[in-house]
Amino acid sequence: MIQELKDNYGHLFENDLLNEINQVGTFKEVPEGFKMISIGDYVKAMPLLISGAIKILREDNDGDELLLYFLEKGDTCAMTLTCCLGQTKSEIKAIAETDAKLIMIPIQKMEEWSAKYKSWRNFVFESYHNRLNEMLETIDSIAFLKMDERLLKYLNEKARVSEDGTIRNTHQEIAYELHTSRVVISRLLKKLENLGEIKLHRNYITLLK
Amino acid sequence: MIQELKDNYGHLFENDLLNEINQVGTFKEVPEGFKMISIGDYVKAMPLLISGAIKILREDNDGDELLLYFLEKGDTCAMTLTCCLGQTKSEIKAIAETDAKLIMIPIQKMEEWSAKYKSWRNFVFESYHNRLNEMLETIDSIAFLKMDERLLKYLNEKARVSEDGTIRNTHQEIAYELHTSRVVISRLLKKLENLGEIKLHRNYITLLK
DNA sequence: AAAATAATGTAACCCTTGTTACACAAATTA
DNA sequence: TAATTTGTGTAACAAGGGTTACATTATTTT
Repeated sequence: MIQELKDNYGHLFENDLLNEINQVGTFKEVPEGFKMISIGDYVKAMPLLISGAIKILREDNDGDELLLYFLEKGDTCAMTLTCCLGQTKSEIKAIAETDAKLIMIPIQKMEEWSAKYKSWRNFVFESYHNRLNEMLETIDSIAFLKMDERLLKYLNEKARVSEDGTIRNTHQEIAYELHTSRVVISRLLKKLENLGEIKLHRNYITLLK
Repeated sequence: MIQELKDNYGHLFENDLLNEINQVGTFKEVPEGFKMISIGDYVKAMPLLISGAIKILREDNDGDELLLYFLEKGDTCAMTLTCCLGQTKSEIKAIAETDAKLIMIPIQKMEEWSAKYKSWRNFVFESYHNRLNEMLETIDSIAFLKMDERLLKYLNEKARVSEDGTIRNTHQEIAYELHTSRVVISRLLKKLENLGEIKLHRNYITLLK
């Protein structure tokens, strides 16, 4: 494990901290689609992402959902951070977008390291900063963009975090994550295809530009 | 100043920290409507809110805006926190919703206090947590609610932070903050009035329920 | 191979929201 | 007080996106 830890976090943390992480952290692999956190869960460990991508979703009372953002390697979950510290329930849902590798840190260490390591504090603060900015991006999309623009942006993000640049989702799945209906997505996808932006296939989509 | 500091932050911070804040912080009063931060600004001090309310807005490239949330007494601005630490530009706009009193902390102290005071770290973490949750609330509203529901929620928040419980805004101003048009707001306000939820006047609105 | 299931394409329709236009009333200024 | 500006009410229409319904094609199961 130490090697993957060094590769991804070596430039962020001093050696003492890396060694501590190596000692108390547990390595974990999750398959694509694995549900890592549900709304209402109490979180008892903090993940450091080594590889893969995790999608973070919001859900309303009717079960309608909305994609907020993706976590990628080098990221951690700011929501988890606060949940751990405050002992509050999770407000979001986390699902592995691809197969992913992570190091899980027991929450007791967080307070200790925050006092001890400047690099840890900076990491936590920067993590919050990134997450807040991603939330702003999400707000920009739903507040200021029309559905076709949102869709194109969504497809680009999906392609970025996927292994091979293709989007392996059905129209229905896309509709759920954008909180709209399958018919609307099919309609707009066809429009984007006619514009030469994408190529549609059964179960997957490729970007052309 | 020490009294107002104690009243609002005494239960959060230990005495040593309160004394330090008292020494290095500068007291500031701003009138309603005062523009405290614009998008792109570099922020050089962190505010601790003593009284009044600050509204935090997002703006897109066309100058369209959207109300994100209000800061009230006991709050600080998480965005500012990260801007200070990371030396990055502000992503949001902050305007005094009411007359407000604040204590401004020079940013150099933040790193120092984060190492020194557990209560400061907790305050900062909790502040991030609150802001993330408020962003989620905002996302819920724009993603899952219809405009009439958003409007009613907006009116309730406005009334909460105002001195006397009335909403002193024109329909045009409300339209800007919800990122819609004046005609839509007038239409929905009239509907809410007919439902007995509110009473309309020129330049202000009162809630009935 | 036949039947069932899953994914997509598309038409027709409706509702919410956005737009344009204009009337009228209240407040401010000349 | 007359003229102008500001705020509100409302009608008529347009556009985006949500809904229902059904056809077609690909894939999986029997």
